Amino acid sequence: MERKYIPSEIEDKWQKYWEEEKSFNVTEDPGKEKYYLLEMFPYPSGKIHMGHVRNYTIGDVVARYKKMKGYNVLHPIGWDSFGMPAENAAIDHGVPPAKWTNENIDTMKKQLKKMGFSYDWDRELSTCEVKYYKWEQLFFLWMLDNGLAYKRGATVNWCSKCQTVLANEQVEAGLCWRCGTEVDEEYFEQWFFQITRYVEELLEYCDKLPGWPERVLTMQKNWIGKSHGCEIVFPMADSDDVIKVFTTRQDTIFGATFMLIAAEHPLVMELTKGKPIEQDVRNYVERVKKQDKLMRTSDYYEKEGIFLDAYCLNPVTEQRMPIYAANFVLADYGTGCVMAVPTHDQRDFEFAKKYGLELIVVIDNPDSSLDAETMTEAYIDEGILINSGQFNGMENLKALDSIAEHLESLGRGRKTIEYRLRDWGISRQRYWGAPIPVVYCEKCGMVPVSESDLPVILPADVALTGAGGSPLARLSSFVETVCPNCEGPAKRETDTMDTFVESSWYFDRFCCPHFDEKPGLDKKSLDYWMPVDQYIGGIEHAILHLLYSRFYTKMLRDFGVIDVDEPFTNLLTQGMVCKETMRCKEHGYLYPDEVQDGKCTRCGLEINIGKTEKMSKSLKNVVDPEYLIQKYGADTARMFCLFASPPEKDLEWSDQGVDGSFRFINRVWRIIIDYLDDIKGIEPFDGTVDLDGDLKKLRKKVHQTIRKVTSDIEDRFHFNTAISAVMELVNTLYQVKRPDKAHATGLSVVKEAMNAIIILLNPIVPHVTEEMWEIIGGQGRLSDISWPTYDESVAAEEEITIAIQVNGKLRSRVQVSADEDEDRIKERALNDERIVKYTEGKTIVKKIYVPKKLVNIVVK
RNA sequence: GCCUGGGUGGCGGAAUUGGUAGACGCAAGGGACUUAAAAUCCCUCGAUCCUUGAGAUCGUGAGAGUUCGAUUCUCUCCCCAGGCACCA
Repeated sequence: MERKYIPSEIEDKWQKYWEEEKSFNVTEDPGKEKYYLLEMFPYPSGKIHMGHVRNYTIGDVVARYKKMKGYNVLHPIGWDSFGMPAENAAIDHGVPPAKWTNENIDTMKKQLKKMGFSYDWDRELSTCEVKYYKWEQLFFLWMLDNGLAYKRGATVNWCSKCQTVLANEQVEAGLCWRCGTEVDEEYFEQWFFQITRYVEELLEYCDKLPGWPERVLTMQKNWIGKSHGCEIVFPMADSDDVIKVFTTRQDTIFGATFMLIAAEHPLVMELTKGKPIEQDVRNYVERVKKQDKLMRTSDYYEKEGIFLDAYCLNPVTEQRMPIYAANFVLADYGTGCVMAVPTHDQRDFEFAKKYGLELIVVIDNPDSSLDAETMTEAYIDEGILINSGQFNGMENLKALDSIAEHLESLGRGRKTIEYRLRDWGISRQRYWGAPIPVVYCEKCGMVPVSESDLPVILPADVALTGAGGSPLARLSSFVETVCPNCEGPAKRETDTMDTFVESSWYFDRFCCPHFDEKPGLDKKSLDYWMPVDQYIGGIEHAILHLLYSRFYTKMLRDFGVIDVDEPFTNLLTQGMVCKETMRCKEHGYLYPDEVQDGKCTRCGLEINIGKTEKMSKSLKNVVDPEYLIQKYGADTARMFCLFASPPEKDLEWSDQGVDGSFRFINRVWRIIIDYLDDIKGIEPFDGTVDLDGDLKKLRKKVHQTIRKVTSDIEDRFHFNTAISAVMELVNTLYQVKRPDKAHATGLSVVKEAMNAIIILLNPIVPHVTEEMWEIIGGQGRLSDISWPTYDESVAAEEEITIAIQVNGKLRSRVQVSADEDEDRIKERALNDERIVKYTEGKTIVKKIYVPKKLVNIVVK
C-alpha cells in the first residue's frame, strides 16, 4: 500500500480532534499530581514570529511529555494586550486600539492553533478586558491603603514621541526603548510601587531558587545592588552645617582630600549663594544639566567641575577639604555627594590632576611602594594602610569595620546599607492601559475610588490624534466625576498603569480565569496549581518582568490572596532565533524571498551575505512561520526548532536544516507504511523468547533509546540529543534484515520498535505520530497514552569496549564482557600486542582502571 | 570600563561527575535503483605524513599550570555575543 505523507491533511485532522475532545483541558484533581507549565504570554503585535514558535514549541514538548508521565498538566495561553503599539496603530491608521488588538489576537490565535500546541484554550485571557484589569484596580486600592502605592514628584525620562514617561530601565542609550526618540528630562507627579519594601526578601530568595539559571539570579542580584558601607559626616569648615556622604571605601578616609557634589544637587547653589562666583557656578550647573544625556552615552568623558569657594573638614584628620561641583557624580545615588580619594579612585585621580589637588597615599602596594608625587594612575588594589593613624599596618579590607566603628565613636558616621534598586514607577500618560482608580476632589484632595465603585472602565470612545498629553485627560465624560467622600465635583486620575503590572499576576489568573468574586483569584485553585513548575521565556526578561512578578507575588501573599513566596520554581531562558542578513547594494536589506541564486530579484546584482543576527523586521532576516507550515507542516517546523540547538542557546536558522527535519519525518513515515501490511495485527514483542543477531540488537537499541530520550527531556530539556537518539534507532531499524511475513517473533520486535519511535516522538511531532499510531492500529489516542518504560536488563550492554592508554595516550581497545573483573581486564591490557610495543623495556609505574571505561598504563 | 555567557570539523551541534573528541543532522564525494532526472537506499567524510596500517603525529580560540589523564579544573591573554554603565 502506497500512502504519501501529506502534513496539511494530517494536521487539520488532529487539531480538530484535540479541539473537539478538549484533550488538553484540565480541572483541579487532588488525586493527581499537578504540573503547571507556562510560557511567557505574547503581546498581540500582529503575527507570530519564529521566536514565538521556538518558545512555545519547547513548552509544548514539556507539557505533552509531563502529561504522558501522568501529571495533571496546566498549560494555558493568553494575551498581554495592553501596550503602546495598539495606540500607535490608532494614531497612524485610525483603527481603535481595541479593534486592532482583538483582530491581532484572532490572527495569532489561528496561527498558534496551526502549530498544534496543547493549550487549555478555555482558560484564554486577555489583559485589556475589564474582567481582568478590574482586579488589578482592587489590588491597587489595597496597595494605596498600606503605602505600597504612593505618589511623588520625580524627574523622569520623557519621550516626546510616545508622550509618556519611561523608566530608567526603559531608556536605551539615551533613546526610548520602544520608538528610539531621544529622551528628555521632565518633572511630574508620578505613581510608584514600593518594591524596595521587599528588597531584602527579593535578594534573599535569589539563593532559594535552585531551579533558576545562575546567570539570571546574578543579574537580579546585581540589579538590586546591595552594598554595605558607611555614612560619613563631614563638618563644614566655617559653619555648623555638615555634608553627608555614602561610601563603601571608608578604609580610604584618611586619603580624602576634597569633596565632590553632583552638579544638579541643590546644595551646590546653597553653598555659593551671595559669593562672587555664584553666577559662574550657575552657568556651569546649567551647562552640565544640558550635557547630561551626552555624558551618559559617550564612551569617554572628560571629568570636570568647579570650585564652590567652600571647605569642609576631613572627619578623622580635620584637614580642610575644598568642595567642588562635578559632572560625573550622580544626584540620585547615595546622598549625591562623594568624598574624593584621588590616590585610590581613578576618576578622583584624574580630577585631582586636572585641578592640582592634594594626593595622599593611604593604601600601600605590598609589591612596590607608592609615591603620591610620581604615580600616574590611582592604585585600586588591596594593600596595607599607611598615613592612617592608628590603623597603619592593617590590611585595608580588614580595617573596613574598625574604621566604621571609629567614625561611629567620633559621632561622625555609621554603618549603612545602600541598594541600587529603586521603586517601580507605574504611571503612564497613555490611553491603552488599566486606569488608576483614584479621583481628585477640590475639597478632599486625592481620594481612592471606593471598592464598590470598581471597575473604573477604560472608555472606548476616545479620539487618538497623537497630539501631546494623555488622551484620557481630554475626555470630559471620563474625567468629570463625583468625590466618593463629599460627593462634590472631582476629576479622575488619567494616568494608566505600566503593562508590566498585568504581566505580574497573569499566571495566578490562569488558575481561575472565570472566577468573578473578590479578589478575582480563587484561593482553592491557587493552592492547587501555584507555583508555576516550569516557566519558559526569553532571556531579555531576565530582570524587569521576573523581578516585578516576584514582588507582586510576595505582595499578594501578604494580602492573604496566595500562599506561595515565589511564583516560578523552575525557569528556562531560551536563546534568540538568528539568521544571516542579506544586502543588495541597490535595495539595502532583502527578505529571503527577494534573493534568488545569490542575486537580488529586483536588479539582478550580487548580494552580500552579512553576519548572523537576531531575526528582526528591520534587518529583514526573518522567516514567516506561516510559510513554513504551508510548505512543510507544523511538525517539521517544531522538529527543526528543537533539533538545531539546545533551548538555552541561540538558534541559527538554516533552510537546509529544515529540509533535513522534513526528510527525517518522511523516513519514519515510509518505513511504517512499508511494513504496514505485515505488522498491523502483530502485538509488540513480550520478551518471552530469547533473541539473537539483528533482532536482539534492535531490541537493545529500543530500550536504550527510551532511556536516553527520557533523561534528555526530564533532566535537561536537551531535545536535540533526544531527537538524535531516535534517529539512531530509526537507522538501526532500516538496517535490520526484514523478517519474513511468517516470522511472528521478528515482526513483533519490529512492532515494539515502531511503537517506541512513535510514542517517543509524539511530544515533538504530535500530528504525524498520532496519525501513524492510528494507521498502525495502536490502542486509544497518543494524547492519552503513558510514556514508555524501559527494561534495564535489555538496555544493558553485554560486551563493552575498554580503551587502553599508555601514559594517557590511546593505544588500543579490547572487548570484554560487561561483568569482567578488574584484574582480568588489566592483564588483558598488559598482554595486548599493540600495548607491548610501548611497554617493552620500560618500568610500569602504575595501572589506573576506570570501571567500564579504560585502563591507563603509566610507564617510565 | 564593569558584569554575565560563549569560542569544538566545510556548517549546526555531541561528549551528562576529570576518563576513547567529533554522536546525530546538514553540506560534499562515491555507489545502487532509473531510459534519464528527482526522490529513495547504501558507503566515505578533522588535518598532516608515510611504509596505505587494527599506522604515526597533530588537533576543542592562544599560552602556561594542576593531573597517570584536561573540550571539562586554575591562571594569563585574544576574539564574539548579551546586559549594565561614571553606583563612590
